[in-house]
Amino acid sequence: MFQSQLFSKTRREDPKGEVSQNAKLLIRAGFIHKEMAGVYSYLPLGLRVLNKINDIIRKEMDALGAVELELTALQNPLLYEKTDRWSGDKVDIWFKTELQTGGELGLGFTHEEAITELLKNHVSSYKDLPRAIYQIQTKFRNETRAKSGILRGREFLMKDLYSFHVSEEDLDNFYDKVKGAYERIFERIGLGDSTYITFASGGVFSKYSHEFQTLSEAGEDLIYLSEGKKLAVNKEVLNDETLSELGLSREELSEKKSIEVGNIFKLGTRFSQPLGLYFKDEKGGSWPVVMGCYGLGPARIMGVIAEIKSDNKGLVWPRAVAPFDIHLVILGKEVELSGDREALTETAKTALEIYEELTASGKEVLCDDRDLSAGEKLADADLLGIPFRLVISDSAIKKGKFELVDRATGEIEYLSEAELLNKVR
RNA sequence: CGGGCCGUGGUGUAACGGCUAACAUGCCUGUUUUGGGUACAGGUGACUCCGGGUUCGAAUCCCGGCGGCCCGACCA
Repeated sequence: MFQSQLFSKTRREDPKGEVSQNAKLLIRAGFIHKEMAGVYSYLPLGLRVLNKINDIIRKEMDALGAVELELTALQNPLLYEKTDRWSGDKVDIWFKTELQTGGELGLGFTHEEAITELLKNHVSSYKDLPRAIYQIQTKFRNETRAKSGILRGREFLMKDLYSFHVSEEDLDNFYDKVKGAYERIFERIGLGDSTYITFASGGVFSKYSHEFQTLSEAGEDLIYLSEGKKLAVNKEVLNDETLSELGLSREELSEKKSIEVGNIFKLGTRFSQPLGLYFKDEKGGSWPVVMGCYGLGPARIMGVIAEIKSDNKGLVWPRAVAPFDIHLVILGKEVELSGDREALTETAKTALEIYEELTASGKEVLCDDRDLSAGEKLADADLLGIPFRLVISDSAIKKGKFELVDRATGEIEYLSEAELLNKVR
């Protein structure tokens, strides 16, 4: 893609009032636009990052044998009355709206009810189980205080996976598989080093749930981390009983601020029972389906990356989620790329050729073809944070070399065309 | 929801109760420059968040809204 196609412009100054790093950088670089507090639009660059994250999540979900669907955002109050989650006393984050013809609707903050109700049409026998179903969809939560850029919004993207089983054993088994899938997801995304499985409060059905917490000063949670065991305990369940059950001692734990990027939860029959999702066993007995739910926040993950993988010049995207692989920056006058190719300057011609070759080899390249000064283009490249910057300039061409700069390390390599193509392939 | 700070051209800021609301940046024209936001000249752009009030006079003071950020509470 050519940068002249992008409508988003970078900003020189931090947006007014914003303190959080993710809001400052993502807005300055033109990845997101704040519509209202806690409500953000994703511009082309930001959307590409989000889609990269979603693709990684999808691959791991599919590997679990899960299938994707998309449920509705509008929710039927009757279902939530059955599970006692419609009343404002029980759930205070509802966005509720109404029909012109009378009657209320809710904007989904989660989808246990909807998917459980749906499955009643498709599950009636032990032969129909187990099932794993997920979606990546917008959730609405009427937070009393949206904060920290895209880390805590009122409208945000969420991946929610639900699993359905004949027994607790089968749920436990699947639950552990999801745990592994989540670890691989954070590894692939580039947050593996700083993300920890954390014991958190469980609910009626199980003693603990598991959170995936990424260490960050921008986080809202306090966890107690054992680096050696790669394990943490959320402050909410930190007590002697928990520690002895997990075989941890207070001495080995250090207190850290972190942000919850994922949460997996055993639901048991909390939803299947009140909503009536039952299956028949081999002997004709009727039992409520045993369920689990597994959440992941792609938008929040993007925000966390912006928080912890950035420097004073701008964003620094991990390769797997970067909006592009290579930022091809053309320096020098006459960078016009359109028109008769034979009439182009040598720099422009070279740039176009290498762009085409890289693109043909499967690389995603953002080509800065804008007619701006060198300093401006380089500063923008730093701000956007694409992993590799390939500089094409008159002086470099005279030397017969391409300059490749690693955004994260600042390391510079001078390569011939053959070396360059070989390297990125 | 309690508390604090704040609301001025597209963006970031300034302005004692008193001149035509200033500066930077952006944008437009021209010349210039082309490896770190180049320089110069000219130009464009604001009912100072909304509604009331005080005053001869309000961006400025007072009241009420609305909105933003932060701290706390909350977070299926």
